[in-house]
Amino acid sequence: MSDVARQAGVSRATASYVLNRTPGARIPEQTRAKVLAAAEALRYVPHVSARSLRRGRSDLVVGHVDGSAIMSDRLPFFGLVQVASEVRKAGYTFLIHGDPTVSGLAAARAWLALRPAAVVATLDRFTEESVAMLAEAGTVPVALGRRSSELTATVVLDDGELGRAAAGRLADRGCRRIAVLGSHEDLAADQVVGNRIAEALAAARERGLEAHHVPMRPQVDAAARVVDGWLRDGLPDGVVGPTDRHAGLLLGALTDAGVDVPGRVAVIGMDDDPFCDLLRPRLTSVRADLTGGDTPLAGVVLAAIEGRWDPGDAVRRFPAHVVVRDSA
Amino acid sequence: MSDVARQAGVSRATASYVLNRTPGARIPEQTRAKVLAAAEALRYVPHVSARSLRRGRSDLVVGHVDGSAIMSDRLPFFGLVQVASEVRKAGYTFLIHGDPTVSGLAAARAWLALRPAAVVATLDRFTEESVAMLAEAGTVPVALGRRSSELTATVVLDDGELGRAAAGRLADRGCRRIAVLGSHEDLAADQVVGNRIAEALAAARERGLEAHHVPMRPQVDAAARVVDGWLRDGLPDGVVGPTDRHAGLLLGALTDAGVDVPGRVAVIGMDDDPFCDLLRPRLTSVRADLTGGDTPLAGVVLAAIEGRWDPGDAVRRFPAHVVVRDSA
DNA sequence: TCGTGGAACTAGAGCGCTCTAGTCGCTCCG
DNA sequence: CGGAGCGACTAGAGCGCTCTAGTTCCACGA
Repeated sequence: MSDVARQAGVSRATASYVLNRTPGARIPEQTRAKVLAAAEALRYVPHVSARSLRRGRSDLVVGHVDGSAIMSDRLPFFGLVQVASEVRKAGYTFLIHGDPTVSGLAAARAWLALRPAAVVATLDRFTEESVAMLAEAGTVPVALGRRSSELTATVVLDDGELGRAAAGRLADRGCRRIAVLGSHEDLAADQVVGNRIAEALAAARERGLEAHHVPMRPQVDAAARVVDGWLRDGLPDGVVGPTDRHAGLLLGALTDAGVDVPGRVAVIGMDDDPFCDLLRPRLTSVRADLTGGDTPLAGVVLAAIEGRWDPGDAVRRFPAHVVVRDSA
Repeated sequence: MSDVARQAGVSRATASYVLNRTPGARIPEQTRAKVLAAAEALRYVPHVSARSLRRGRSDLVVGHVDGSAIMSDRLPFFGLVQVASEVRKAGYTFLIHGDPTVSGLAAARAWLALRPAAVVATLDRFTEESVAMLAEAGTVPVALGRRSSELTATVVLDDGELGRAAAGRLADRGCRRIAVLGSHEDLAADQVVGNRIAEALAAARERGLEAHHVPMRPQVDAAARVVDGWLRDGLPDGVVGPTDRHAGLLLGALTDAGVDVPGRVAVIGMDDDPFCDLLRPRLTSVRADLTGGDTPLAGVVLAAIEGRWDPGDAVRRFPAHVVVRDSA
């Protein structure tokens, strides 16, 4: 920037004002043009590290994601690329901090080395101590969790609503005996899938249906074993899969066993995965309505950085929407 | 770090040597321990911007990816999270630069603001000029492309092999008239899918089969239209889908039309997507064998940064592997 | 004529770190 | 006893930028 200033015949400060369009600095058009011409001629590229050093904080947004990330490409409005793109439009740069082993204070220290504007991570990576440490450094924490937290701004991915809608659809069709698939671990672990299972069971029972949790991992042979058991002990007339994969696997096993779907058993999945249209019968599914312009996650991050985070926004209960196809 | 040095009773230089384990600096155990204790007590967090400023370059690796990214979560060995994780183990931080509109010199300038160690982008984002500009700044460019390039280190994703293997499988089964699905645009655009289509056609013809390209977009109604046409004009006895979605859609349409698969028509897809097991008949597919320890992409990036890039590594032709199920 | 006020600009410090070019003190050889 | 050699350490500069606290200059009113 010194070179640019020299070539333009102004001070470094003036060059900085022009190149950053600093609000409040009144620079006549002529001077501005001189600086910009010099910058172009010299192919000036700013040095963000120097700026961050001076300012005391960077324009980085750290996303702490691991393999099992909630922020997958499959969830378009929470996908990494989407978030990165939204955040960039606001002048920030999104980076992936991928160490799955650290959390709490250790994670906070790793993040703070970058003096980022904000950090996005699942709620379990934050502790009271680490949030305090981040606050001291001026870094805004944003959590992703199943429930809101006093600790920090949290985007609540409460998709129990999907489970309720799935059970509701089966009830509307006249089902009386409902099976809700999913492994015991999922149900216990208080994760997204567990939430779906629990809410599907609760909603079915509220409607007066008989509803059971049927353990099944989303693996090929598991579905056949479940159907074998049912053929001995009696079939349910409705099946809820906490993901389309669960539902699709079971649908395949029922087809193999010659059970009529949806005539004898109705099957419904969740997420409205694109493969639902490939199955025969086509798989009915429930999707969360995530539309609404901005990426919710990116929007929350930017709001939190700019201090306009409204705690009321924390619980983001996505409206569920049944996509009716053939299977239920 | 000044505080740490003061508390440990040493100079800032010594503290730096200890905290960075600078090779070549001989620090007695006692001094080392004093510094580390002080750092711990003061909860010292390094400031990477300051380090980058001093060093003249950062430890960042920029990944320029957009929505249609080749680096999707679906390709585990090229997924963002995987690459970020591998790269982190080597001490670098991966960040997503998501502006899809820039390329060439404009992109290079945007990347260079971060003074990154390396940049990963699709080959078309680099030009001779931009590569020179990056080189001048000491940033290593790594490209992803369909073919290798003299311009820069390139990871070649040549999956035409998948197309050849798919056609080969149908030939082995005794098919004589083969249809290769996929849109005209794909075939013309010299992209991954186009490569698969072209190579499938070529391989089939080399084996003496009659092979046609049948335009079909990967959309629900498109498959039904293709099958309708075939029912009038005659069915092929083998169908290659350049992705499992193409194949799965067609499989569904054939089932709807009452055509026996694989008895009357064999169908094969590519990628071995997890949904292949959900379809009935189960979809036979071809997968690229991407195994082999390290993330190939991350490995190439690290090799390029450390100057041990071997041009011979550029062409990475993945061995294709047919996963036989029911449909072919 | 001399303020006065505002627009346009600048000097210089300093953000936290790394690294060069030393200094200091000790041992050991001639 | 002088000094070479070495291990252990340090002073200080400077990376590129931003921002505070100015200075300079000019128009205009008293």
